[in-house]
Amino acid sequence: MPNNKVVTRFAPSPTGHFHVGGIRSALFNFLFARQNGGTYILRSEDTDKERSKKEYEDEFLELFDWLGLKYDIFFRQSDRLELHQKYIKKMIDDGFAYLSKETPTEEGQREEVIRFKNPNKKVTFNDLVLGDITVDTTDLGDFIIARDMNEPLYHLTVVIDDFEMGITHVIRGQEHASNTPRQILIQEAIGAPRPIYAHLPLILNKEKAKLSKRDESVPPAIEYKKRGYLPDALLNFMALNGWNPGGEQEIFSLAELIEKFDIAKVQKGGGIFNPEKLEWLNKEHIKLLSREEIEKNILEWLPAEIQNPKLIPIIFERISKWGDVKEMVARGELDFFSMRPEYEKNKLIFKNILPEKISENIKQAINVLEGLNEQDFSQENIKSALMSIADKLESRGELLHPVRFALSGLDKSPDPFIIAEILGKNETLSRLQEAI
RNA sequence: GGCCCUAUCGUCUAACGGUUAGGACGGAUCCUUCUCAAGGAUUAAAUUCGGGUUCGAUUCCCGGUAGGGUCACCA
Repeated sequence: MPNNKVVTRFAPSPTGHFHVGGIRSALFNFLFARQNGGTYILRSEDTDKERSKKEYEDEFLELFDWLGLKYDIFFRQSDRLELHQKYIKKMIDDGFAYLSKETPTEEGQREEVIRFKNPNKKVTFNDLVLGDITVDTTDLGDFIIARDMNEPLYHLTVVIDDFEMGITHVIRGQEHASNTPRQILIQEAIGAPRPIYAHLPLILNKEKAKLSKRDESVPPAIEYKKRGYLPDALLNFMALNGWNPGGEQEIFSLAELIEKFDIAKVQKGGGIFNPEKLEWLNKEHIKLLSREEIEKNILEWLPAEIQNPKLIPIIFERISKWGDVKEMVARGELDFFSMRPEYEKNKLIFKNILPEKISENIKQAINVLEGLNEQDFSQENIKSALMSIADKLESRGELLHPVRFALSGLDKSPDPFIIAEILGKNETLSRLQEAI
């Protein structure tokens, strides 16, 4: 029995900020390996010495660590130069490649490069997503596989490394579909078996173009960590772009994805990245967290001065990701908690009710609230106390608006009952007193 | 432009030739409500076009159209 264990790989190049489209490629390679009890390899394609940067590699390493997409093995292509050289030499010896004299047209170009001797034939390969694809490689010409013995190029290193690492399934973005025939040609030249291919549909921006490293509309992947999204939500979201298990379930944990992922159900056409759906999905995943986890996270994202558990309920309802906590603070929505609101008097007026009447209402509110003990000063009790007055009025707003405004100083805010509870009896009464 | 790929609501998608073409996000309306948020209910919205094949095409075939990818001494 031959060794038929599944081996997949994800091979980003550290030449720029890693973008979200790559998350899905990595995820699908990960899922496929895991559900088949196989191996998932992460390979940094850093053969471009000029453009490759350590910081970019660190960035995607940090990203995968955060996402929980654990790889079994990590490689850098630059560490494998000797191996690549061995194959270049062999290909030249065998007549599959040759040294070619060139006339440089751009700066940095060599006068001699190593080209692949194209057999000029039609190549047909089967793709798990796209089906059979046939391409006449004559159009490709004798393409360059290395600048020199020390600088092998992409198509060559991919084929050598995939072969040497025993990659059984190449799952990657559809932009590589048209690269595949020339890689197959190289495989045949070095006697490597052909892996099984699956080319994933592209993830598009709003303009329906491929997501790129310099795309403004969709930020670099690591931004999603910085903005406080949940790894599982991001993964869930990415998985559902281009794939669907068939039912109507929308929320999946990583474990469920591993169980249900089916490469045969991967879509052929590209899909647009939809930020609103991500927001929704992230909120749904937050709701799945325990109360303790939610409280811990909200508190952590709050400035130290107002890290108070009392604020959690009103924050929780208003965020879809942890980073929104910071935005609430930035918008001043929580200012009422740490400082007395300043406002113009007439803001207390509800519709065209007379100021005297408003004052009278607030006085009544103070009276009834004074009847509550410190320890009974809860949202529920405050509500029933206040409502007993408000319900007798023409409109509840005649009381509720001025009370809420006196406490928060905000046009839009949580209801007065919860705010009063958060502020406590003394502060609440004092702010109401001031309003009068 | 050559080659390759794709085509269901605005978006992500379901429907292994027969469905009132389903779900989700977003939108709208209503309820709840002093406001915001959250929640509940309801609702609008799609098979790119033209030919075939078939009793019957979203589904299969051909063509048009549209969109995308790729054609580096990048990956």
